Amino acid sequence: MKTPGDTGFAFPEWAYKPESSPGSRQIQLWHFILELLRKEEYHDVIAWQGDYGEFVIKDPDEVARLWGARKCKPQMNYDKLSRALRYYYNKRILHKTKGKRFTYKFNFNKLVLVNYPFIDMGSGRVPQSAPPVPTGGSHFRFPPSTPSDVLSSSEELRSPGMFSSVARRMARGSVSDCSDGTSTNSELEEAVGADERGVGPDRAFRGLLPPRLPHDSLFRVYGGGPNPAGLARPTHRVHPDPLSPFPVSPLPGPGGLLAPTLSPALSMTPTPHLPYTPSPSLSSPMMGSHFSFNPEDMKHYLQAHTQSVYNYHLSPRAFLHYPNIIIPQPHRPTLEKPSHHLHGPPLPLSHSLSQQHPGSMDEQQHPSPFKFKLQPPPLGRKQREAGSSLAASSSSSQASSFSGSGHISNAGPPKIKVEPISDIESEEEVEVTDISEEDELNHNDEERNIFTPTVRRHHNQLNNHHQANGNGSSLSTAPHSHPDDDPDDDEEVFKTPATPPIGSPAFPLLNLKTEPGQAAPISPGGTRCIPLKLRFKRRWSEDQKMEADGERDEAEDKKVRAEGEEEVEGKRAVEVENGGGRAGGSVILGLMLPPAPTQRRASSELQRATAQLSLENTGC
DNA sequence: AGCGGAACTT
DNA sequence: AAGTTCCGCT
Repeated sequence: MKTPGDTGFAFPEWAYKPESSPGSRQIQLWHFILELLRKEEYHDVIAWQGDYGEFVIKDPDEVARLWGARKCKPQMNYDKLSRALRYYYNKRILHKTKGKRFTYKFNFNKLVLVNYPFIDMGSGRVPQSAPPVPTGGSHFRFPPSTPSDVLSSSEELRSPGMFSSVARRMARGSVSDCSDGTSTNSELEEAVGADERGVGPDRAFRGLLPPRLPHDSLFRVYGGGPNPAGLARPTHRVHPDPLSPFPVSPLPGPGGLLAPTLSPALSMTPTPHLPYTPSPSLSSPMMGSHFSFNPEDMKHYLQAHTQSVYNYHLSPRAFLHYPNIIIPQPHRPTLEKPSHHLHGPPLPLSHSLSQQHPGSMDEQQHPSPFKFKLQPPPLGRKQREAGSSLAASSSSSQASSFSGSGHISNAGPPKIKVEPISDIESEEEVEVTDISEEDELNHNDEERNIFTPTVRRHHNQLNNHHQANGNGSSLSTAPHSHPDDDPDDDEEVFKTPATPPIGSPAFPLLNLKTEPGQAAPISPGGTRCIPLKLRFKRRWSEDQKMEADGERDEAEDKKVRAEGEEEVEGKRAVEVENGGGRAGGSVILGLMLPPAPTQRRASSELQRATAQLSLENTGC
């Protein structure tokens, strides 16, 4: 009966804490949604449902009303709100859960992975619906002013009683007046009231994670050593309070110092950390939404998502950046317990995380290495010429007209709806719900090239149909595609690992779509064993390029990727060029993965890591 | 319902 | 940049 959602799913608190630019405290819709989601009072209006990050809007009108109230847009309605929500698709913040009305899903996966690659996901437990656990939320606020901490602490959560009907009422109906000067706050905000940072926000996750988890195994991070960086963990960490499985984030709070290190694991790193500078300096354009994750939480989350990741074919690329991380191996034959790996990270690497972007002038001291930025919004492709009114018939025609404008001078693919989709992240993207994923993963090269806007679009639609009707066979040539009509592939996939690795460890994660030939073969023989290193290397080089590339114009993000390389390397390079870094995922990566100042070192580390992995894989 | 283009607003 | 508003299409 109780779905995770009902029970009060823990939400990623980090998700709430976007730093808002110093003066602007405009709440963002997704943020707002999260707010509602986390409050019990609104469970009848909107609530988590089922899958990770999946939620259902039970009362669209009400949600719209609330949103309108918050934004002082009385005219708001679900139609409009949903439009806004749809804009998130491309940004990958959300995606629609097909087949389920009013149901959407947050994409936490990649974010987590990207941000917490160092987390050990080796252990097997995989709590399904638990989203990442938040933490830190109020702890780390951006100094300047983060009034927007919407609901910072979950007082009500902690003491349900508090939020009695009165409060609730107050919260809900009363405020809609934007007119009054008084109402600066949203309903929610008022309702929630003050947050006291002093309190552990973590409590917010009521019962989310059963204390039963063997912390050390699950959450163990590399390097038990003391963390000079400031990630001093409270001792109690070891034995979490039953009530709050997630100890307060160690992140230094008020001072505004975020531990520069990513995690304790990284703590060993000798690298001098830059003190977090709360400053406004951070307010670069990228500052849009940064979050910080609590490693522990993330770990948990990752645990939960291991499967997911597996299924989604998340690109291991992210891991490359963090050689010291342990990649989950779904089916490791007989090696010791997975957790062991954690212990002896033979790799004394200084994690790449500590490294900064060399080239860029961006303030290297991002508040936290964990921050990530959501992807940039889609581009507006407005190329609608002036008055022609072909609207009805011309979906295609417009495409053609579009041609010249792109920077893609050479390519000259006529219309290109460049969606951020295909970048690195996208691959891992949750969105994969459909065939498209398979296409990308399996067919790669060619598919990409032809992924023109139009195609894409149709593709999607077809997919929808596929899901809706249960037949998409025409499109999906993919061998794997199951004709089943399950609307929610995500889940589907989730439950059923696409390719049960037989004795071979080859982590699915390592299936780089890059190499068609290799990835595909899941032969029992273990074809993939060898390629592993190779893959890593390739990835690595790619990454390096990417990094070297530094930040370049973001404008390019929308470019169509791949001009048609056959060569893997070449292709990779292209990807780097195009997607790397700019579009959504890339951006994240860029932020998260500081280029190695010491690439050389990194390289060797990588090698070692690779070697290790390979060894582990030797089972093949 | 849901999607997404386009113009417009903050 | 992140919606908001409007709207045609499926």
